Amino acid sequence: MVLQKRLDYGFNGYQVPPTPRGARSARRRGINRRITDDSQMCAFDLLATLAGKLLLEGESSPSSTDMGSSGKDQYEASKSLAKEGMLEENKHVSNFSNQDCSDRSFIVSELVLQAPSLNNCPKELAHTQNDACSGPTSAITTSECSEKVGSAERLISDQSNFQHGKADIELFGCRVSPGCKLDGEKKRQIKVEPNDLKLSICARDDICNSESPIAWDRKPSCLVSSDESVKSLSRDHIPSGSLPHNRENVNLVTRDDDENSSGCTQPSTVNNAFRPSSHIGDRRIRKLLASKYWKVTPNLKAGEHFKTVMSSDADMKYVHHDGKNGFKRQRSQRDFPFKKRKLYHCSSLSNLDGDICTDEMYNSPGKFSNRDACASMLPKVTGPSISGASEHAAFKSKDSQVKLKIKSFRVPEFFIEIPETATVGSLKKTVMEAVTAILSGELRVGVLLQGKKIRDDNKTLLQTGISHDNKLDALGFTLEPNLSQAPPPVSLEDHPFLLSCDSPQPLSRYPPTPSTTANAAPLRGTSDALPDPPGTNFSNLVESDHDSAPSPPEMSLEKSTVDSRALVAVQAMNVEALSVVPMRKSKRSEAAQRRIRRPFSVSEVEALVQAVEKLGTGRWRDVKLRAFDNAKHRTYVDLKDKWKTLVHTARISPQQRRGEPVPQELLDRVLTAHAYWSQQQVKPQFKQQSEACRLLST
DNA sequence: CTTAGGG
DNA sequence: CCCTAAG
Repeated sequence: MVLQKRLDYGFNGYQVPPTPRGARSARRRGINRRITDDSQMCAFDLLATLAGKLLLEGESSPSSTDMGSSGKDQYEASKSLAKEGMLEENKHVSNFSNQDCSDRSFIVSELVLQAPSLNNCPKELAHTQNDACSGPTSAITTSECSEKVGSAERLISDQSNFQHGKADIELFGCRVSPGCKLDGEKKRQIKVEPNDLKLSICARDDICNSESPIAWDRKPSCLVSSDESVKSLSRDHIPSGSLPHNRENVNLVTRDDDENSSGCTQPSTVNNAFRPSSHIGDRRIRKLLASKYWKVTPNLKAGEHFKTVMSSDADMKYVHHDGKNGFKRQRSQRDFPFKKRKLYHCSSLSNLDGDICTDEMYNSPGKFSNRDACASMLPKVTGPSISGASEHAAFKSKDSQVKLKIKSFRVPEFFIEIPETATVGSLKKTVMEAVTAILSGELRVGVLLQGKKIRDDNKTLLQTGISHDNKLDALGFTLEPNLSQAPPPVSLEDHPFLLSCDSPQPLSRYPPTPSTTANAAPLRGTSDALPDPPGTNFSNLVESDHDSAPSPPEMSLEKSTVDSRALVAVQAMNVEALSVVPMRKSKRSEAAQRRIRRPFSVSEVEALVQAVEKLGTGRWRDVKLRAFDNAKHRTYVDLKDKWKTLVHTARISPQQRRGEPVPQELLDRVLTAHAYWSQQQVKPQFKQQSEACRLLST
């Protein structure tokens, strides 16, 4: 009887299971080709724009004739920026002259970019990017930039205590921070971090001079630049005359290292220099977006050099597994976009300790997706918004009162992943949900002083040094999720910056470029290559993952249409919030959200049945490849589960069935096939025999 | 990573 | 659908 049954099946086309795993490896990964995170693109774009802006400012003598059209735009933007800055400066000229006396002219001495390529940014990025972030981003950047710069300058100017040359202010992503410990010289440093859009201005007090305000205004440059701009920037000397008021140094450096801002001057790390981070949470790292930000640092030398260096953040502490692991992970995730995502743990926060310039903002790796970035950044332009970065300024008034101004808080970084097919509305909704989730959680304020979190609430400002003139500028505030309910991250202590959430992101890193003058040339040379090293990542990032699943080949057009509808449905809502804590509290919101439910259509069921009839019930991966290779959202586990439910459905009475009715014919086939393969499984020993019989009968 | 099952 | 133990 049994034998007969088997034979029948054999004749009907059932095929004996091929060697279980033979040749599997070859086909393997069919599902794993995936790709990228577009999110990075945005960041890059942003950076590029920002950089371009800064450079423009720096280099921009109106005379420069060969500015590309894009260059012009930027130039214009920079002009406005400069204007703003000038105004601000003028207001506070007295302060500067009196106390700072330093050179007003800032020169972009070093520009390190982590962004894949500023060089080609305008065009190549445009191609690669599939999302529309670039536009908005740049716009935002511009305004933000100007705004920030202006603010920063103002703040600096306002600082009566500026003599120390330190100012640390953050505005919506712009931060003017006290000089990092560069050479121990006092400097004012401007850091531009694309991701966060932070600006820090470091000026050397020693060099300072007077009256003119910081001079971003003048150098037009396009970071975007290509070698050219870089080149021009990298000239060792810039005519002092060109720079108003002798502003000597302004270095743009990517924040390679969170730990040492000093790294700015000399990125020593190399590509492979990713430092293993202490965080273990990294394993979850998937998106790499690295934060690429630019940092402006003072020149080592007294201001004559104007060089631009591009590099990636070598020092970012985010651990990044080698590209392989990270990507692998990423890829797999992308394959199944809706796979549940786990929350990162706070512990994974990058440790920024030691960096004077650090602030919570640095923590955030640029791992957000571009879309988010765009979404979150827009608000900044228009006005204070939750999405903005935090900004604060501190002043000490004469009367021992410490006055602080907090313009806004930055919402902990979070990431959103949303299919390309999602509507803008859904994107908005998603962002809103994420923000709401974060804010709805209990938050507490954290106080950072020179990058260090002040934990003792009982200390007085005086005791903590907040009232000290030289420290006000290093004061920072953060919004932190209240950890009370969350499992205490072990490493919490080590990571002052809770806001930035955690996870070390895989950052694409570029070889740190030497910032010294001498290195400038080499730098340029490599600039072209820069985009690539991480390139792998980069290119990968470009790809978007949309899940829309093409209907299985077997499906008829009609069916496919139907399917497409179902498949394309709402894939959004997959928000990944990095800030762990908030997520926990906000329960449902985004992070580990369950994949959206996508009922199998009849055509899918048919395809599944057909595949199972052919391959059996123990080879789901093959079934997937065979019938659902194009349906990215259907994992082999899904198929297996569906089969399980189909079998169950087939066994119950039609009245008990729910959902889209499956043709009885299919259910019958399900039962038949299931019975057949079950037997195959139970009596493998007959397999050969049956096959032999089949052959013979044939 | 795949399977197989339980939840 | 998710999660996990086993391979």
